[in-house]
Order: sequence, then structure tokens, then C-alpha cells
Amino acid sequence: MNQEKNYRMTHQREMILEVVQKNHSHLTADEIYDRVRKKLPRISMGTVYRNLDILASCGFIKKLQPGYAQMRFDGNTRDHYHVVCMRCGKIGDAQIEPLDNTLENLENALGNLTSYGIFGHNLEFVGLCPNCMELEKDLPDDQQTNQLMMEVTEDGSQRKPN
Amino acid sequence: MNQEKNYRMTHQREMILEVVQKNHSHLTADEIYDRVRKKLPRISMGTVYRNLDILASCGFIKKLQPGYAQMRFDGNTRDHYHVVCMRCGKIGDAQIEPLDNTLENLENALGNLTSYGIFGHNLEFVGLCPNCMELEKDLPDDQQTNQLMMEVTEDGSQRKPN
DNA sequence: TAGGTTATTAGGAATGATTACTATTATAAA
DNA sequence: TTTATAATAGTAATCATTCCTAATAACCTA
Repeated sequence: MNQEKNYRMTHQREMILEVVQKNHSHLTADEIYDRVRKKLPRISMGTVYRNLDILASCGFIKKLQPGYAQMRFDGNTRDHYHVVCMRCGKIGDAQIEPLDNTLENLENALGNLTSYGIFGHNLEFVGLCPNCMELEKDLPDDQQTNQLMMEVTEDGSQRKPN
Repeated sequence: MNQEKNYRMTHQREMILEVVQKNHSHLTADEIYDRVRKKLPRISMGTVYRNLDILASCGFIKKLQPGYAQMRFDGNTRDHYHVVCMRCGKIGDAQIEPLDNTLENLENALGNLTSYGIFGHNLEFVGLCPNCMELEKDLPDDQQTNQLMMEVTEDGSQRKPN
């Protein structure tokens, strides 16, 4: 199924892919598990997670994961955006003014298109902190950050670092 | 310390607030725990979490939490933004074109201001799904969503729903 | 088509952040 | 002070996700 790695197409993997592709509702892993289990009752949760990872790394599906795993706390209560390190999760301040006008217009436009009630937005920038940029230099090519981008940015936007 | 609720100012709460305010590095709960423990060695993790919540709800600090708790998976691999329900976590598609030009310029600008290497961005809209909007009507005023906004949007942007 | 290599699986245990519970203690108002 | 009750320490529980391992199944090659 993939050129680079010797992946094999198993029934489990096939079913998981089918479930994700046929659903437009951004299922969680356990929702996928429940659905696949109707066809393959003995499948395990570990199999579901492993295959979702593999399918995402092959570009067949997309993993939506929170920008950071742990809560963090900020003594600065003024409105400001953040930069999140995609390797270590460290958060820095983005010295950029909030895009209130641009995004409020966008929120209004979106409000007319969706059945959701729109209250606000989250914008964060994704990158590498100085420390992780250093470490990166010692890694083999296939572990370099640009290889990992697809899994990290929510919207798949991807470009060379500044 | 607060007008609405009968909060009391304890040594623990005071120390936690001080640690968060004196650090500009967006500490995690366990980093705060470690630092506070140097002054109050018997403090417990539960106390740290509870106080961080209370301090955030009073507006003294800001809680940075991921937009959604669980990973989700999308069969649609085209670039697109999402709307996240702030009550149930359900994710919908935002029928809005990616802001590639606007935000790429912003990423470039930011790249010159920060020590991070910038690779991309995440933008998500926050709101209420149709189902939760219905449920909302039955809630007492102090549990209505607009009361909860400060805790939800990353940058604190806040407005009436569309 | 069979056999062998090894990727993949099921099942269960482990992890790690966060929340919940409870008897005891400390705060602040009268 | 006294008193009501908010807050605490310590511990147990939760829950999504990852890790581990012996057994199984895909797929390449003869």
C-alpha cells in the first residue's frame, strides 16, 4: 500500500480506512473502534490507533490532534497569540497583534455558512523552539521536521521555516 | 479576592499565582507544582490544579488548553479549517477557504520577530454545535456559554454568536 | 501453490495528565 | 474568640493513548 515502508493491507486496516472515509463527522478513535467492531468483533483498540497513525502518515486520512498535550498557564492575560514547538511542546509568545478585524469578518462569514454558532477562534503558530532547532541538525534526514509536517499542522499548511 | 464567590486567599493560592506571574514561559501544572513545592513542600497536585482553575476563572491568569481533548480523524485530506463545539467537542468543517496568503505573510513577519522557526499555523473556530445550542436554552444564566468564553478561546476573543 | 520472512494482530498491562473523594485544617466574618 | 465553610493533603479513580508480547496472517519467492 505504500512505497517507502513495507506496509501490508490487512482486513483491519482496510475496514478502519473505510470507516474514516465514509464518515464526514471527524470520528474519535473509540467511535471508529465501535464501528469497525461491528464487522470485526475481535479487533483491539491498539490496532485501531496503530492503523490510524499509519494511514495518516501515508496521507490517506488526516489526524486532528490538539496542538499541545498538556495544559499550560500564562501570567500574561492580554490577548496574544502563541508559537508552539512541534517537538517539545514549549510555548512562546507571538509578537504579533491579534487579527481581530480580519478574523471577526471571517467569523461572521462562517456564521452564515455553518449550523454552528460561532463564538471566537484559536490561532496558533507551529514551529521549532531554538533548542529543538539545534537538536534537529543531528538527526537523519527522514526524521527531520519537514518530514513530519503533515501530522502536525491542523490544516496541513506547510512551508520552510524562517 | 473575588466579589462573586467566597474565595479565600491561602498561602498555596498566593504562591501559585506568584509563580505563574513571575514566569513568562507558559508553565505546565507539574512545573508549577515543582516550583511551589520549594516554598510549600507539602502542597499537593490537586491543590495546584484547583487553584489554577480558580485563578483563571477570576482572570488573574490564563489557561492555555487544547481546543479538544481527544484526537479525531478526518477522511477529507484537503486543507480546510474546523469549527469545534466548546461544549461537546464535536468538530465540523468550516466552509471557508484557507487564509494562505494572509497568514503566510503573518508567519513571515513573525519569523523575523521570534527565535522560533515558524513552519505553519493552526486556525480553528470555536462555537456551539446545533445540538448544544438547543440544550443551552434550558440552562440557568450563570452557566450560559458567554459566561464561559474566557476559559475557552485561546486568545480571549469574545463575541456574540452568529 | 507452498514455505518462509516478518509485518501485524489481539489482549492486556502500563503510562501520564487530570479529576474526584474525604477527613482534616485554615480562613475570614461576626 | 467562635463559627461556618472554603480549602487542603493525600490518595484513589478516570480516561485516552501507548507499550509489550506471543501468536497470526500477508506477501514475496521459488
